[in-house]
Amino acid sequence: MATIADVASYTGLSRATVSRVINDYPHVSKDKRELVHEAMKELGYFPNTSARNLRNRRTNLVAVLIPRLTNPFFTLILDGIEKVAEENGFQLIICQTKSSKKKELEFLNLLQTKQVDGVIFTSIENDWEEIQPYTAHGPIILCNEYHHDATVPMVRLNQVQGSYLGTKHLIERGHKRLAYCMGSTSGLSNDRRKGFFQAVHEAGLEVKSEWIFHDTYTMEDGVKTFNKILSLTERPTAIFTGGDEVAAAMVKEAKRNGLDVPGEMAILGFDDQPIASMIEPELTTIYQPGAEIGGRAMTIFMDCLKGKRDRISQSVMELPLSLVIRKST
Amino acid sequence: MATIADVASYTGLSRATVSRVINDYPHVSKDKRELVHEAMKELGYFPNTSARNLRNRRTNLVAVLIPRLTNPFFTLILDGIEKVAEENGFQLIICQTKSSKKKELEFLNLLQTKQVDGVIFTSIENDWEEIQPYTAHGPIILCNEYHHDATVPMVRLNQVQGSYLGTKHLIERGHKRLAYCMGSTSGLSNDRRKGFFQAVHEAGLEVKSEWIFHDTYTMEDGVKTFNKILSLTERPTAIFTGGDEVAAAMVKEAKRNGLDVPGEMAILGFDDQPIASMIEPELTTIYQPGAEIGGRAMTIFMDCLKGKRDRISQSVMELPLSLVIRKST
DNA sequence: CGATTTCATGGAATCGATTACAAACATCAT
DNA sequence: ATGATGTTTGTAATCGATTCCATGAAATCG
Repeated sequence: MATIADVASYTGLSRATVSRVINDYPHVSKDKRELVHEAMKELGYFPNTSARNLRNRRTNLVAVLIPRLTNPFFTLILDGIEKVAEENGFQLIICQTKSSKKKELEFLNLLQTKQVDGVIFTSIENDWEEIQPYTAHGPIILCNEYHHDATVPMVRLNQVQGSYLGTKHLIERGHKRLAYCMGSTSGLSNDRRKGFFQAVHEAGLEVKSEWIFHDTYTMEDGVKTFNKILSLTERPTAIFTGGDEVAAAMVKEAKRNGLDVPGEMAILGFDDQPIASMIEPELTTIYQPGAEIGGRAMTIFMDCLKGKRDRISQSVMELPLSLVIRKST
Repeated sequence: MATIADVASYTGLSRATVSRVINDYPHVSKDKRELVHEAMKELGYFPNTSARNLRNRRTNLVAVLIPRLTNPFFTLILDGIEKVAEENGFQLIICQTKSSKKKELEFLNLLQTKQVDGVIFTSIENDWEEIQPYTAHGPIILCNEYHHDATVPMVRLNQVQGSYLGTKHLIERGHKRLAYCMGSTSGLSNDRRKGFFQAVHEAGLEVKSEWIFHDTYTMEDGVKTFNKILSLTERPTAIFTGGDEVAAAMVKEAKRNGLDVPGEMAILGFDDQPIASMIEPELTTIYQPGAEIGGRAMTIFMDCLKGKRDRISQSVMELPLSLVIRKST
């Protein structure tokens, strides 16, 4: 491979001058500039990125932590991040955490070793105190996540408002007994729960503890949970789910059991994924602007890197969720 | 940030010795080794990746070219690649081409500048002759793609066999008039078409040119195409689609029009995405082992990098597709 | 015991760029 | 003519690691 030294000796100029041409700096005469360009083409020269990174102390790489690539909502976020990254000449390194605390910390190693300029979390597994020390090594942005004591910029969706909206909708449809399915016990889940109970209490309703279900993520979880609900003696008439996959699976299972949706059981989704409008009845769900939140996070990341923005003090940007009423409620 | 020189002077040793400890080389006495480890911890030292990359002429990074992140089939491939990459200490850089020839070539720049050790294509836009020169700079693997004259390893699915299987199934169900929807005019599409017509000709059937539809990718395309099919005077009774999204949208549109699926119209999907088993009736479709093909491609990539395998001569690994019979046919 | 091999360590070159500083020269106002 | 200013170019240091080679000490061997 040709190096900058080869180009220099080929043209009879110094490496410094060649470098100036490469980086399009001023103070290089027109003829030398052209000479260098020709030589680069002639020799098949391309600047070595590792060398540049070392010298410039920049890699133009961001690590994006994501639980699973096969989760459409997260790829939507990723898509939003990618768009802004591309506009800024940044590349993304995908880090699939599979929801493992250990893996999450391993990926932060990329930051310490300066393989990436910063990190965007689309979900956090560890406590903030575990993460905090890493903020010394570069910008860390939380996207779609919130930690009360995190000293970094966060872009989040107003989950409280979103679940409040959805729950209120169920109540307005006349439902008095609501089942609630949640995922993990993350900050995000807590917010949804808050919104749910806010609406419930406002309406003066009661939610029995056996109507609350934990760790429902996948379609299989949806089927299982739905059957648990069916077997309850005092059965809820509406279900608040943590995601469209779960909701879709429940709708299907309901039909398999001869239950009318929404007549005998109303089911509310979350995310507004493509599947929501493909199944029958179409899912009423809560739209989360995934691509937008990703884009915002990446924009903030760039501002931090450029020093336009403080990266080690807390800031929160909040986007609203909206209810999409279809046929399942 | 602490450097190796800091660790060296802190311990009173040379950089060479510290480096040996970092890389776990032999010929370092036990006490010095411990001394260095303590010093590293004490100083908060982490080896700089850019410096290592420069010196080692390796980045442990692969660029993965993918049309869209929001296409579930491709994220499945990505997931398979990621798994093997992780086992080998490699990271993935995502390159979303959005099916643009120009972007695709831009991403190949990562290879020339040695930002990545190699490239995996999950889809190719440019002609092979455009890509070929880049093979000089590192391993290039085609995953789920095939180019007749490509001089690199390819891992592909037997699309001819897959579409033959699906088409034969439709014929066995008694259908005589088959509509055929294809995507682009890539090698992959050609293969599917070949399998389709093979089955059709074997059965002595005829396919009118107005039963063939191009550029059907999305759900919207599905709806549009379905309506075109409905308006035909001599209407087909079965549809071979290029993907489950298209098929799902068609099933839905059929129901909206009061047509029974599969009674009045059989619809065959492709991919076996989660949505296939969520809609009603469930889609008969062709299962493509996405994760597996990704994993295989990455394994081959590693072999090329280790020199265990020739990277600039053609080799083809072909995996079979299988028919998943459900309710839409 | 002397010769040979192995171990432990350091010095210095190297990977391939960028950039501070200096020097040579041209331009221009006074 | 003098000094100030700006342009063009080169020299050499630097970024932070790895590794070849050399050296002395210790272990092994006949």
